[in-house]
Amino acid sequence: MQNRNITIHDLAAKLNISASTVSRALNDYYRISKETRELVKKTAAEMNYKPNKLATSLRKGKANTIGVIIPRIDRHFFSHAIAGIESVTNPTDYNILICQSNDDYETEKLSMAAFARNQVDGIIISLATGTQNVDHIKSVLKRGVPVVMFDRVSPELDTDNVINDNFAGAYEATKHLLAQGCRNVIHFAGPQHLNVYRERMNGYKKAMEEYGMNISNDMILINTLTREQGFEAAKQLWQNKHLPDGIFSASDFSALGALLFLKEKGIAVPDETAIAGFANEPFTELTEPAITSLEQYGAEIGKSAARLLIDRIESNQQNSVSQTITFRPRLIIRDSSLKQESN
Amino acid sequence: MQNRNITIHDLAAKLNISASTVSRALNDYYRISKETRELVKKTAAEMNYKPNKLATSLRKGKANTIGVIIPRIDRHFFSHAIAGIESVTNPTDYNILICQSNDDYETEKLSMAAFARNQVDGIIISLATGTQNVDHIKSVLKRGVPVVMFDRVSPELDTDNVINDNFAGAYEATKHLLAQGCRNVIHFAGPQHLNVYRERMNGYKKAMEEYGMNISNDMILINTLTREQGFEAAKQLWQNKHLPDGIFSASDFSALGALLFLKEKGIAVPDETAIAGFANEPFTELTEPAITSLEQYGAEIGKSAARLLIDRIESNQQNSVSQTITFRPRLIIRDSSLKQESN
DNA sequence: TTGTAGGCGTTATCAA
DNA sequence: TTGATAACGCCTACAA
Repeated sequence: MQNRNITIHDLAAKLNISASTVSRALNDYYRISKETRELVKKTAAEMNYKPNKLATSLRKGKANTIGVIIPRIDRHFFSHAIAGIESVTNPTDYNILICQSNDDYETEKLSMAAFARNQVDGIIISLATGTQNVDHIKSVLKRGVPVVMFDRVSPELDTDNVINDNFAGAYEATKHLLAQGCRNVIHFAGPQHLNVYRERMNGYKKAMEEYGMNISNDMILINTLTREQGFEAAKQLWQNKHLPDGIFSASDFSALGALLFLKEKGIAVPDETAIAGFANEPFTELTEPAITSLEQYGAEIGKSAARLLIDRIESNQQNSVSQTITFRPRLIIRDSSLKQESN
Repeated sequence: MQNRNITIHDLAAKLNISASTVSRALNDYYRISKETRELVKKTAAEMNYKPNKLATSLRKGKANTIGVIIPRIDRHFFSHAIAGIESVTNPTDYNILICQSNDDYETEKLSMAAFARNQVDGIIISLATGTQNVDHIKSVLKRGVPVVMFDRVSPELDTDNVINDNFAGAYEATKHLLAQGCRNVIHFAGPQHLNVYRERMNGYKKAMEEYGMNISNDMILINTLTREQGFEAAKQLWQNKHLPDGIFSASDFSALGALLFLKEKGIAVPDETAIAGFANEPFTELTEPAITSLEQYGAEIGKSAARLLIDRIESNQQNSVSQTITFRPRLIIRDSSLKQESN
């Protein structure tokens, strides 16, 4: 119940030395006698002294804090990205402040404002679906705070980026469906203001073109890729008697929705309709059939983003050229797309 | 690239008034002329002023920050608890600092230390599996920092708690298996130093006793309840020709492992062996058969914990009696335990 | 090697 | 209603 915390002044008083000596001893300042240093450290431990980071940060003009904004914490990719970021920051004395935008633009802006108040030294962000305007990020950059974006980035911004090669992943998945013999492959696409969904669509188109397939307008269905929308989209296709023999979904959730609809209707997956999703959510391995998907290596991406940001913060090279690191997703082929007698 | 932030002194200089007036205007201090207040606010907005929370916190001796430690962010229950906490704190001006312990004791201690440095006003925690000693929490309490524990709590500590009625949940699930006709129900139990697993075991025992079942030692298997361990446990039972007609697992993950083993061996679930898990992980709904489980209402629990903590922080009643709020989990019956002709 | 003094940006107290 | 001043806890010139 003792409420006031121990400060360096308390230590100084106790030891009859000055507070600055205490500070120097605790921080291993290079010119201080070994005895004082050890005595101070010992006393600090005894008195259960805890440095006040607010004071240190205020004094140094550096909070040693990194702000992280992700759309949703309960996504396989993002939770692993967080783990990757932590694995880099834990051994340092950077703290991370994690905010979920819940894919909402206003929430994202509020979090940025909170970061500003908290004097974060840098920001790692993956944009909300709802974000179509990036002025809030521009303004942070203008104030000299480094920003690293990952996965959902913006071409408008000159930041370091760590991304997935969504084009390559989508291309590979679609080619796989075509190689399995699918001839009428439909694409469930996400909001096109997000780079990730644009690129997945482009990868799909490229693969289709390589196989000489025409893509009519009704072969690309754009929505927000929830399970419910996947279900509804499949239902629509079925009602219009336009059921494809392959679906490449830009999300595992809408792939799941479609799978559930097809199973309900007794349509054989993959033999009548093959399915592939994106993100390798844990459930994709467990459905029957298991869903073919693309693993995105969230932990690696998080690590790279954190390293880039810390470099940027510590080198102060705010003018140096910004870089983009790209990881290639790995296609994980499962039964939802693997036809029995395909060769 | 302009690096120094705008301060109230900059505003004061610009407006030819004192910094204290600026401060008062921005904080809606009750005795200040309407004109100055509005002028100051307008100018602050124009100059893109952002209050420095570090300075405010230092001066006020209150950081308006809540530290949250959870075992793992990628668990259904915990990610929802986080969402619940955020839903309470977002409308306030409390920030939350989230740390994962990864179920590791040392990591948990390091996070507590980081919280102390950051002068958090209170802590919400659910213990790591690896935590068997709670001195680090006692020491925080002794320093007068309020702590609210949820789900995995400690009887050694006099804190506000928000918990699941694990006993009732386990009791209900086991009774359900028994009502389905199971007579030899085995329990996959977790580490017994954690309250949640002790209580789940007790609920299981109570139900078994009510049905007049004997519980021999080999009917309770204690491990850390991973998918792999569930698989191995089922395998062992099978190899020992001791395959039960019901498994109540204290975790969905080990329930999943067992299910996968049984399916691999062609053992009918639920008809030969019925299964129930705990936590209602998203995948439980998607396996075939879907796994019966218990929903724990993480969001509600997170909300309650956050409310309790904020009350505690703001009322300063550090001596008042501590309270425990208990939520009752809901049994969600799915095909893994629902026998065809059970009535 | 150590001490003194000043300031990081705010807010609270006292005085005007 | 506003201004001057001091202080939150720490760090760092500068001085000794």
